[in-house]
Amino acid sequence: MTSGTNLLAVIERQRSELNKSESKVAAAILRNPEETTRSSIASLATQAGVSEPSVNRFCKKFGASGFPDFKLQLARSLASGVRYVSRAVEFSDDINTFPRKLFDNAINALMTAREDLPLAAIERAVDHIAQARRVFFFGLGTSAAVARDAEHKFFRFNVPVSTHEDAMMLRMLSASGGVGDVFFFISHTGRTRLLVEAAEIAKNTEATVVALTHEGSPLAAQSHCCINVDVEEDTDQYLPMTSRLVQLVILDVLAAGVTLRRGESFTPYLARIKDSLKDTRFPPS
Amino acid sequence: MTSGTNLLAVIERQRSELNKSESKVAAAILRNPEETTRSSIASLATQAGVSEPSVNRFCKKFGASGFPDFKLQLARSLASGVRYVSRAVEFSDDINTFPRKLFDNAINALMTAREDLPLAAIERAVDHIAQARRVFFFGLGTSAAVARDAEHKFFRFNVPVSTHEDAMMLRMLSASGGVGDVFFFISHTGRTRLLVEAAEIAKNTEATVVALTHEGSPLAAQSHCCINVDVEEDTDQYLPMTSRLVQLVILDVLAAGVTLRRGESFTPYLARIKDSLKDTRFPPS
DNA sequence: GGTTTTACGTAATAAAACTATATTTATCGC
DNA sequence: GCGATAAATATAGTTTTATTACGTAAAACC
Repeated sequence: MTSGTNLLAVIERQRSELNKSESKVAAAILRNPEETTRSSIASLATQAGVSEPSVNRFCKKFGASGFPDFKLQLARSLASGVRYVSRAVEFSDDINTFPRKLFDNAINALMTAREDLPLAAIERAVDHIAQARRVFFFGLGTSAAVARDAEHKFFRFNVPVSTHEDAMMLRMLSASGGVGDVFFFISHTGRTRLLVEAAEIAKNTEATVVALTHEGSPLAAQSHCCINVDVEEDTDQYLPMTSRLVQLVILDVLAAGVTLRRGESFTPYLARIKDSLKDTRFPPS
Repeated sequence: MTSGTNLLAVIERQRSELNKSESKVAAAILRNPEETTRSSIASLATQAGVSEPSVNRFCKKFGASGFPDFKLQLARSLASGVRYVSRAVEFSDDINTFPRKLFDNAINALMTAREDLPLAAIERAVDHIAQARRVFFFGLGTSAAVARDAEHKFFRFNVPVSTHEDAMMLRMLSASGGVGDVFFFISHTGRTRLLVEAAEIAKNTEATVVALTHEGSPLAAQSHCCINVDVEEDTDQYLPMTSRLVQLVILDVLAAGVTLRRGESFTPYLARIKDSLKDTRFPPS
C-alpha cells in the first residue's frame, strides 16, 4: 500500500537537493497541492515557469510512472488526511492549525490500529464476556473514563457490570472472583501497580482476567486474554489522547461482538432499553 | 468538497438504481477499485463491456467533471481507507468484517468533523475555560464518561474542575453559579431534559454556560457558547459510538487550546503532574 | 402499434501527455 | 579564458487518452 509514505512529505524533504527547474516545480506543487491534483501538466508547467517535459521528469523522479500517476499519488497523500509532518502541537500553533493536528493524530491512530487488529484476542474476549456471570471493568486515570464508557455499553447485555476506581475495592473485588466472573483491566501502559496487583489477585481465583493494554506489559502477563493496543502516544504531549480513542473503539467492537453472539432475537431487548430514554428527552422539533 | 463523502460508498449505495450499462461500469469498478485508478477510460470500458462514453457519463453522474477527475476522487476515497459502505454492523457479519466496519465508522466520523470544525466557538470556549474560577463538566449516560475524561484533562490547568451525574446535584450546582464559573454541558442529542433544565438554571446565574452538543438543540439554546458537533449517529445501531469520539477529540482540542493560552512557561507544571505518577508504575523493562 | 423518451454506441474532435530531438546552460580540461 | 563535453531544459511532433456530437436502438408511454 502507498499509504505508508506521504508524497507531499517526501517532496518537502528532498526540496533542497533539487536542481533549478525541479525546485520550481516542487514550489508550485507545494504552493497548492490540492489544485495540482486537478490541473493538467501544461498548466502546472506554466505555474512553475518550466516546460512540460520538466514536469514529467519531476514526476518520474518521485517514483510515478508519469504525470497522471503522480497526481493520483498526490491525491492519495492529501486524502490520507495527515497533512502536517510534525504532528505534535507547538506553542507557535494557532486556532487554524492545532485543532486539525489533533484530529489528524486521532484519525491516524485509529487507522494504524485498524490495520493490525488482534482479532483472535477480540474473539476470545467476546466469548468470555458473552458467557460471563459478572463483568468488572477496571481502569485508573484516563482509563477510568474508558471503563465507565464500557459500563454504559455492556450493562445492556443482561450481565451485571460494574466499574470501580477505589484501589481497595479493586483488590477486594478481584479477590472475590469466581467461575464465570470476568475482570476486564484497561491500561495504556500496562504498568500501573494498583491495576497489575489487582489483576494478579484476580488471576489467582477461578475468574477470567482480560486486559486491554500494551503488548508484553506486566498487566498483559497477568491476563488470560490480552487485547494488545500499541498506540504510540506522543510522549512530549502531556495529555494522553489517542490511546483511549483506540481503546474505546475496541470496546465498541467487543460490544458489537457480544450483540452478534446474542443473535437477532436480542434486538427487541436493546430497543426496549433505548426506548426507555424517550420520556427523558425533549421531542424533536 | 469531496472529502466528506466516500465515492466508493456512494457508488455501492446507488448500485440498485443504476441502468444496465451503468451498473456494468459500477461492477467493474467495485471489482477492483485500486486498478481502476490506474487504468484508462478505454480499458475500463472494455473491462465493463461498455463503450467509452458510457463510462464518461457514469463519471459525470457521480459528480466528477470527467474520467480523470473521477479517478482522482476514487483514489482519494481509497486512501481515506473507509471501504465498507453499508456501515451498520449486520448479523451476518463475522469477526473479519464487523471490527473493521466499526473502525471505519469512527474514522469517518472524525474525518467528517475535521472538515467542519467550529473554530470560532472553540476559541471562545477556550477563553472561558482559561479564565474560569471553577469548571463543571456535566453529562449523562455515555456523555458522563466523556465528562469524566474531560475532568481528567482539565484539572491540570490549575482550575477546580468537577463532574457530577446526580440529577439533584446538577440542579443545585447550576444554581450556585457565579461570575467566573463555567458550566460545560455535554450531550449528543441536546434534548436530555435533566441537562437542559440544569443549563437553564445555570444560565440564569452570572455563570457562563458552554455546550458541546447538536446545533439548534434545546441545550444549545440555553448556552452562551455552543460548540456544534453534528455527527450523524446511525440510529439503527443501539449503542451510541461515533459521537462521543468526536466529543472527546474536541475536548482534547480545548485542552490544547488552554495549554497554548497558558504559554510555554506552563510546561514544567504539566511535567510535574505527569512525573507524580512515576512511582505508581512498574519501571519499563 | 405508433410515438416519444431514454439509453447506448460510433466516429470525429479535442485535449493531454509523452518522446525524440534540438538548444541552451553549466562544467571541466587545457 | 576558450573550447569541448556533459547536463539540463525546451521545442515540436507523435501518441495516447478523453470528450463531444450525433445517430441508432431499445424501452416506456400513450
